[in-house]
Amino acid sequence: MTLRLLDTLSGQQRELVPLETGHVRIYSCGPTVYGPAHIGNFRSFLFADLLVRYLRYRGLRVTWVMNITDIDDKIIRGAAAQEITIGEMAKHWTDRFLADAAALRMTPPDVLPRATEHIPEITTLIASLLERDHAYRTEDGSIFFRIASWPAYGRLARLDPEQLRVGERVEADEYGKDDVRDFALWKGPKLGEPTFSTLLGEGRPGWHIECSAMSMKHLGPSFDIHTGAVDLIFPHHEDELAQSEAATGLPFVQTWLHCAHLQMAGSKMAKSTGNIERVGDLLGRGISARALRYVLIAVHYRAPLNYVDASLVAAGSALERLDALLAALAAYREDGPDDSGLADLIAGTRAGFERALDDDLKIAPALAVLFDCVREVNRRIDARTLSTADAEIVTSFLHNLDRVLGIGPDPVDDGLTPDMEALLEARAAARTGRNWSESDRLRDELAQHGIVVEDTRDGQRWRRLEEHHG
RNA sequence: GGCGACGUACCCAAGUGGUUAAGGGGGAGGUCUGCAAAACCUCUAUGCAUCGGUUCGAAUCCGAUCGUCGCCUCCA
Repeated sequence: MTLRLLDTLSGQQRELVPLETGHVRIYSCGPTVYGPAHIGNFRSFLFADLLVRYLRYRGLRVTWVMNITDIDDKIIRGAAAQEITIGEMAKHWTDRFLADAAALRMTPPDVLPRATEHIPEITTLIASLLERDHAYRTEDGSIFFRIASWPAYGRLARLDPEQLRVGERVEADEYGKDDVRDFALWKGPKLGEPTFSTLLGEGRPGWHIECSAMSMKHLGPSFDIHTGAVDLIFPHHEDELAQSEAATGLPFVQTWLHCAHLQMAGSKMAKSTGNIERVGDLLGRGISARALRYVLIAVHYRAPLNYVDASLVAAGSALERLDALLAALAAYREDGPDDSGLADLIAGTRAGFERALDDDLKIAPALAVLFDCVREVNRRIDARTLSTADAEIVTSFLHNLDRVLGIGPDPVDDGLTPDMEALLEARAAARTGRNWSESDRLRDELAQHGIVVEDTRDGQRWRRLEEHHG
């Protein structure tokens, strides 16, 4: 196991050595459930998914925690506007998020903690910050982190705290903060806002503190990997890092991973600008979820991903290439001897695939190796050098790689209706009788039902045609 | 203004000092096929934003210029 990852904090690639032998603990910043996540959000979740899948493929135990932020300003405002509770609003969009995630084959995280279910952990953490004088109360019952008490502040984002531009987006002091750069750990009660009665008094948690409290609750005070998109580096992760280490005195995270943004029409996809494409909308337009997943994971996580509609079509075609190979292997029958070169081909492909992903999850060379293997196997199918047993070996090898990628065809795809089975049988019979016009007619009819029929040396072969276009 | 990422073919995208610049998509031609489809074969960047420099050798290192994007307390 020699996975190397580029850590945001050190700026260096570092080898993953789990704090607990054989067990990798990962925390990913998840969605704030005030509306539907867009495909840019899912890029950051799916890059974490790829990491988790790869570690498990490599035989490591992984505990993956992804938070659900179910209380914040936007949820409160949105719920008020719709005259529902924040709980109802959060439930609705959490369900939607989980449905989209499942469609995109995101591995279900082991824990999906909610902020509102961790108020005791949050307040205990804040209390210890108060105790250590890293935090202070203001008159309205709010509690702020004192940046001046933490010299390392700004290291993650490589920002000089002195240089933060006051006035542009740093609000002038409305709560009586000691320093305008100090951030809220706890927000005092306000009319019309939900509050919790706690050992700190009335109020609700700030944004950053929930991730510190929930990650440490479920993974311990020090864990291996923390993921998110680059826009979370500052202030969210900077604040998390400061308050966590200030509270425990222990190193918080071994490796910070941040993915670049997905761009559309030349700029960052963001809910605030409306420059967005949602998973549900795309699937509703008939886009294949597999193709969308492929598009979202096929570019290295630290490179900007430029989303264009054409990339879905290209991804769909690439997937059909894989599907066609698997269908050919499933139908392949040859009594000859085993292919003497197959073991080397598989070993070389596996080695290349792992070498690429070990290097900071370089997905592009991994896919290149996979498609090289696809071409080579197709050659051997054409040349009939594989045995029937070889075909099964290749199939299970490809399925094994797909544990990492998650782009293979749906396993239970044999739901042929009796009508379709009858059409296939009729066509096979027509071909046996060399009745070409009838067999061509049946091929067209099957195509209209989304079933592609191909004639091969191994007989008539069929597979489903997925919709990849909008 | 500060910090950072990036610019490779028609599109997406690897490669970061040394054989013919991966892979996917698209396009052209061919083989196979009753016809198709799929598959396979051949072709599709003497050149990597531009200009200089270092070097025996540069897409890769250095400098400058042009352009794109992001962060600098809403953010995946």
